[in-house]
Order: sequence, then structure tokens, then C-alpha cells
Amino acid sequence: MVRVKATPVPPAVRSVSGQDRVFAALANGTRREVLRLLREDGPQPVQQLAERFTMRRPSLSEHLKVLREAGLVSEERAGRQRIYRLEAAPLGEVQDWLGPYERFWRAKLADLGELLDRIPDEEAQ
Amino acid sequence: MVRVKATPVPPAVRSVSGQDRVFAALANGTRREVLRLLREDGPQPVQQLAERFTMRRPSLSEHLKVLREAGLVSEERAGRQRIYRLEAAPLGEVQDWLGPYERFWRAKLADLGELLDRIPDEEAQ
DNA sequence: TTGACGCGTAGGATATCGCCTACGTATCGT
DNA sequence: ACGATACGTAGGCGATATCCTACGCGTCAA
Repeated sequence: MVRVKATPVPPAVRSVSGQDRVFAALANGTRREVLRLLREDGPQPVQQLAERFTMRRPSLSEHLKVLREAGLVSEERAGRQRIYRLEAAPLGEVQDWLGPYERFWRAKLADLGELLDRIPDEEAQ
Repeated sequence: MVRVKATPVPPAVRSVSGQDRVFAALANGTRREVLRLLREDGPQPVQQLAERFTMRRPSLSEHLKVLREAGLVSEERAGRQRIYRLEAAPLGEVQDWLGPYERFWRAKLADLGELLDRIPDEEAQ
């Protein structure tokens, strides 16, 4: 069969490795929870992290691998332990990605605010 | 300026599953590209969106379904067309999720700046 | 009314995900 | 040296993701 497209423009032109990995890593609740634990309780060995989940430790190790390859965590060896630490730089890139969308939800909130303003009470911003 | 949200537009379930849906929807390059197109070129019918991708139209329809169920787009019927529009509110929640991490990458950037300041001859860009 | 158009869904093929158990490697304590 | 500990990897397995073709449904134009 013949497939001729005028302007294909594959969407994966931009670094598939970087942004895709980060978003894919964040698409899992367990991995987001790992990031939260590292943020709130600081760097920890795998064992300590694993206590917070019901899954087996090897499964958590796989999640840590995904986070590592996305640049979201780093590991430091300490004896037979491996201390994992939050690396938030890729999240900064996520925020940059969000930037161009910000005015859209701000507009929505403004609409809501306008509605509220019809009820005599508030100040605007 | 914190306003209590009293049942906004989406009456959908806002629990953990909602957040999961949003992150999962963003984990695909095609879907992020759809959001960009809707942001830059405004609301469009499916056909017009499909011209920008190499995949078949039914596949794009499935991506639009994922975005719809994540609350990231809305559809409006116009004759035999369906006009899709960006709904950025869930992205606002993503930004809220990023909030607690912000100080981490800010700290990293500060360290980098300090490091660059110690090298007098180099220029950063 | 009839056929073309715009779009979604059904169902299948393949790849990847997320979990498991079993096992290998390096380190620590005795 | 020896066993216990901390961790990663290998490989299997069911579920899900992502693409496809075929097709059904509503709308428009002639």
C-alpha cells in the first residue's frame, strides 16, 4: 500500500532521550512517591525506601533505574548500601515546558474570578 | 490570593487517579505535540491536527481520547467536525505538584552560578 | 435519497510496563 | 574464610500501550 504524506513532521524530532524519559518516569505513582520521599526525608538507601511500599525490593530497584536514567535521582555508594538522592533539575525543565501554557489556566482562573467579582466582595489581580 | 475552588468546571474525580491520568497523558510525545498545536494554532478539528502527524487518523483519535479523559482537551461538535480545544487546568495542577521541588533545582542553579563566578575568564550563556 | 466526508470504535498484532522469583556480586561482621 | 546483608539483574508472565485496517454512525451536498 502507498503512504505518501505531504509534510510528515514526526513529533519525536526533539530529543527523545531527555524530555520523554522524564515525563515517562513521572507517569508512575510509585516513582512520584519515591521522589516525594527523597524530597521530604532526604537521601536514603534502597532498603529504607522499600519499607514504604508493598512491592518487592527488586521491583523498586527497577523504578529507581527508570528515575536514574531520567536524571531524577542519583546514587552514591556507601559500603553495601546505595544512597539515592533527589535530582530536581529535570523537574525544572518540566516547569519550563509548562511555561507557555500558564496563561491558559490563568485565563480560566480569571474567568472564575470575574464570576466571583459579580458577587460584591473581592479585589482583582 | 488563594481562592477556594467551589466545584470548578470538571466534576470529574479529582483523586489520585486523576493525577495519574494527566501524567500518563503527558508521557507521550504525540500527545504533548497535540497540546502544543492547540496552544499555538488554537482550537482545531481532528483532520487539521492529523495533517501534522504521520500516523493514521484513528490512532490520533485514540490519543485525543486519552487527552480528553485527562481533562486536557475538550471537544465541541460543529457539523460533522469535532473541534478540539486546549484545557490547561490540569497543567496548573502539575505546576502545583512541582512546587515543593522548586527549591531543589533553584539550589542547584545557585551552586552552578557560584561555580561560574569562580572562573573569571569564562562566559556563561 | 444517495454518496462523500469527518470522526470514533472494534479488533488484532506487537512492544513495552510492572510485577514476581531466582540468582549473581560486592561488602560487612565474626 | 564464611555466612549474612544490600543491591542489581535475568527471565517469565499478564496487563497495557500504540499502532494498524475495517467498519459503523452522523452530517453535508447534490
